[in-house]
Amino acid sequence: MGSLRSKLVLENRIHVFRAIHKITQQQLADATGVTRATIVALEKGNYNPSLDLAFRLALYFQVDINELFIVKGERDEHLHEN
Amino acid sequence: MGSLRSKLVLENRIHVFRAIHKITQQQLADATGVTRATIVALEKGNYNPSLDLAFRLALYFQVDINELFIVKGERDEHLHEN
DNA sequence: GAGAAATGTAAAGTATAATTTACATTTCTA
DNA sequence: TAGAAATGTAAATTATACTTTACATTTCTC
Repeated sequence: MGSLRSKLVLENRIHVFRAIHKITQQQLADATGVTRATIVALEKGNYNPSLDLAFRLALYFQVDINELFIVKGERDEHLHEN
Repeated sequence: MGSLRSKLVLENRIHVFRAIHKITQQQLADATGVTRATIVALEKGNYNPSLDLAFRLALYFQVDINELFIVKGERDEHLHEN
């Protein structure tokens, strides 16, 4: 444990900021150049966007990327700790 | 222009921090759970890692993700500005 | 409460990040 | 300067982010 070799648990506050900005999923999708399905998947969590998209979302909301995406910890694999 | 709909131009300082830490590509790859080919590609630039990997690299070097990856601007597409 | 707008879900397809392998070139060290 | 370690490149494969489409459900607004 404590290694950075496996995926992190990432949380995001896209839903929160979208509520603050009072825009729809579709509007956010259009503004950041993705489809609504991508926004839905992101808000549902547990998925790992490209760095590029993460920055575009942060730029859109005019927040630091660390405010939008938060590292919650490592996903402990428990098993097969090679 | 000025839209966030297309990919950003991202620069990274992985090579710099790897030099500071005096580790090899292979060691960085092992520490962050990717292959050396991925590190090579990243250092060569022009490629867009997952947010997860970007955070793992930043955590490894103990720097903010914004110190490791810098948004240089938008990739102006010029053509077909739909 | 009816219609519309917004959101949730899901499956199949496309684009590309990341892997694997192999070998060639450069840089370190004895 | 010979051998080893580190780096560069490239091609084929695998994993997964992201798209596209379609439809179902929920939440607004008249």
